[in-house]
Amino acid sequence: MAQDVRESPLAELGVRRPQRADARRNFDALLTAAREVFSEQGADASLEDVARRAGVGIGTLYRNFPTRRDLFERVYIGEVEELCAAAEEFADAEPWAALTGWLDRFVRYVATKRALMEALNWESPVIATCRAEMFGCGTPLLERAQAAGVARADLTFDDLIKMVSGITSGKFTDDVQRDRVLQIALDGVRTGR
Amino acid sequence: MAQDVRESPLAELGVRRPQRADARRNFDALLTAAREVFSEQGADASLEDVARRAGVGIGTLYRNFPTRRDLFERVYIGEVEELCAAAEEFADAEPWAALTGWLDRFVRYVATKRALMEALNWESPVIATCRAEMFGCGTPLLERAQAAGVARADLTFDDLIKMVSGITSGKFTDDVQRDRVLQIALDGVRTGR
DNA sequence: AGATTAGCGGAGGCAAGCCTCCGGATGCAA
DNA sequence: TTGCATCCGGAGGCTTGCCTCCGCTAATCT
Repeated sequence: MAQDVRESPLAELGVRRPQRADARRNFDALLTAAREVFSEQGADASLEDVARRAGVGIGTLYRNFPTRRDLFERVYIGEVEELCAAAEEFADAEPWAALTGWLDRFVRYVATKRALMEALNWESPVIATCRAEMFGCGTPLLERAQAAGVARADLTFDDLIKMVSGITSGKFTDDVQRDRVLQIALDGVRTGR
Repeated sequence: MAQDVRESPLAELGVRRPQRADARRNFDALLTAAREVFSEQGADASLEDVARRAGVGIGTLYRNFPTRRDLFERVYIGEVEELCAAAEEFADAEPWAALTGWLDRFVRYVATKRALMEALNWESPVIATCRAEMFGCGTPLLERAQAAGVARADLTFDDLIKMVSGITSGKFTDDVQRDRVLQIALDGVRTGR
């Protein structure tokens, strides 16, 4: 079969965007509001809060996202899409710089949404696909660093992700401390110097 | 003033144990139940669940621990006491082995109670004292390692705790992966080799 | 043994969030 | 412009957990 222009598999997943203009506006407002509310208050924030912040009735929220999980998933998909886009920027930097640069993005985009990822016990096809996608765009960065001999070989991408997201999920007194700690942990990953 | 036999400052804190035998039994049962329930279901588990598991009426729970916070604090104090006791076991081992050995205990005792620590925003005098106590018993282990030249000098005990507790708070596929990742991060801490 | 009183425990009022339902509004196509 | 399919939104019923209150029980003292 001919190879046509392929969208990210992520686009297929999740709740579909509605047809009518006003409905689309509300849909997007809900998504934005949900992102904010969840990252501020955690995954068990009130859905009425989300609707309120979106300037929309609670009924509208439930019509678009019948379950809390649907909303989670859609927000999560958005995060992953952004993260994957970021990976391309580092396609041709120095191997080590590329890896750490992307991890930095990873920290910014994912750390605050940790609660979200945890709430979704990663069984669902949506989460599985998202993880696969993220791994797909991040793994090459690690492999390139390993091939160049600047990252230790006995480390999977999964290990690395868990290390970084674990560390950054903690509360630090300031970003300086967080970066210092992260830096030290990454020193354990680096080889050659 | 004469120096009398000094108890740990932790003993002074928190809700006092009641007088009558049956009351003490209930008090202890509640504490045990709370420990279990919180570590299973997180910090916002139902207090009625706790009372139920302790085999005690909800009224009894509230008499002993007027607020949810009181219960948290008392449980937390217990954890820290155990952890401090563990530190003494490593008083005269090799510096690096002592440090990592204690951190291993730290992982076991604290990682699952993470939710608890987060729920208590560390302003309260109880938490402050507990942290101080824990730092007091852990810091010497790090300093000894630094003095022996096996741990990098530009690292505070606070950094270390946050790194370790962050990493271990994540979900790993198994303990093997968790220990591998932790090991690598600690390689970043180690010097001299 | 009897009195005293600390302690027990659950019924029930309250608050908050979840989700449904349906009368009314409105974008869109003809 | 008109008609209708789509969409809006919040009132309200339901569940769940919080916490108080008070009549009863039984441990402890003398």
